[in-house]
Amino acid sequence: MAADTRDRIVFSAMTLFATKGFASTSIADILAAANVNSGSLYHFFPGKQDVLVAVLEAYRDGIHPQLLDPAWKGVRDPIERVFALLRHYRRHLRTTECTYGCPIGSIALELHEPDPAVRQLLSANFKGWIDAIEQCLLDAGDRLPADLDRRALATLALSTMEGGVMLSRTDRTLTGFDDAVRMFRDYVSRLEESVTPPRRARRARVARA
Amino acid sequence: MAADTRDRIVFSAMTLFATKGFASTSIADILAAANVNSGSLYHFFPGKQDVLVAVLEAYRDGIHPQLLDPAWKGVRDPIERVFALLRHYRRHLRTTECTYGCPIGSIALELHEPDPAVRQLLSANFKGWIDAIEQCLLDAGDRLPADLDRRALATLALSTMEGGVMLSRTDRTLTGFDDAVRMFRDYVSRLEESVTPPRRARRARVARA
DNA sequence: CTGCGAGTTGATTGAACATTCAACTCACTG
DNA sequence: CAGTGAGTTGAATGTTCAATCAACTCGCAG
Repeated sequence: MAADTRDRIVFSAMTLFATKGFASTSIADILAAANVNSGSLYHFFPGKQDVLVAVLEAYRDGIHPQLLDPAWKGVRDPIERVFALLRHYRRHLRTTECTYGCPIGSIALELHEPDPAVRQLLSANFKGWIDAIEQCLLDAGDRLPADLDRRALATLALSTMEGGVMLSRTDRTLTGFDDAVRMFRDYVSRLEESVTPPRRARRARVARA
Repeated sequence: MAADTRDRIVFSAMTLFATKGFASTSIADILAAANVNSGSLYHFFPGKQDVLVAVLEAYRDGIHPQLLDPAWKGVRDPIERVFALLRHYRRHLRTTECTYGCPIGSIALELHEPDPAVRQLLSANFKGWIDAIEQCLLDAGDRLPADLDRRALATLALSTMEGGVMLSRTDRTLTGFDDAVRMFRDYVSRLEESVTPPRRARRARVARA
């Protein structure tokens, strides 16, 4: 029962924080969702903040099984994996009517003076994401220019996603997300083409009006 | 005194919401900052939410005098204006130790179930930003490919900024923002070069490792 | 079978907070 | 100068919420 209770708390908090945000989620909400009494929660966690820490640790440690493996199912091409991941977020937006986007991003902007532990974990989560995409871009080898800063490109991928999610959640339309991703894809295509001189078009051009 | 009091409330709330977020700013905070009593605030605003509405209206109506005019001071070139605006946000990050980024973005991600008036105003604020950048890109005329979707590129500019701000605020470092913007700039350079066949390099290349 | 303690229960506490309100000020009008 | 009402005052109200705590359960070690 012990580990089970703790897990239920973390899982419920994960869902609630993603849905309602951290501040707007009350301990009572978590208790109800996890079917737990307040004393049990405070047996495992000194306070609400520490629940958040556990949630962020779970995201950080679960990036492969929870995020990347599903997003990359059946996709082997390293560059396609970048866009498969973006498609994964698009699916989330679509199935939640543009309500639920990136839980880490929401929390990152919601907390204005986060305590160090929380900030570091947010940082670690972003780092994990960027690391994974950077690895894809490194795996793409000479399909991309040799002198390309692949970590910076991975950072732009994250920005594209987070910015697109922000826009789409606000407009309740996918167009903001789609526009941003389409242009990012055009950029990557151009990078690819710049290394393979354009014999014919290597891939259907996507980003034009 | 009447309009003055209202303005002081809106101005104080604007600062506080940007600094501490909406939920974490109490009415008492606003009252203290504006030097006003609660009754006065509730004389002008039915509730806290309506203060937020007034703040978002102020941002929307102030985009030119408050944001674009300062950012574009001395910059006439339409494409350079895009990057001048991004530099403006960078300056904000730098002067606040990567604490204060884009107030609209913070609020947009903080509120998970915003009431319609608030959501529409957030949308209008993003739209104003994208409109302004789209106009720059239209003003760039044939320096960019004729078939380029300039609104989509403006959307990517916004995403780059918002995503970069999110990263930099989290890491308390400018590198995330800088990396994202540097790659975006490389993309725009390549778009320019694709229309002017590369006689020599038109502008010093920037984005390589 | 005893005793320990990890885990659980849920009522209680106290603080923070948005909002209300009745009384007050005072510039302006008729 | 009496009357009106927009604007102001700040104490009071009621609610929400994180956190506490003393009492309880129960598996297990000795």
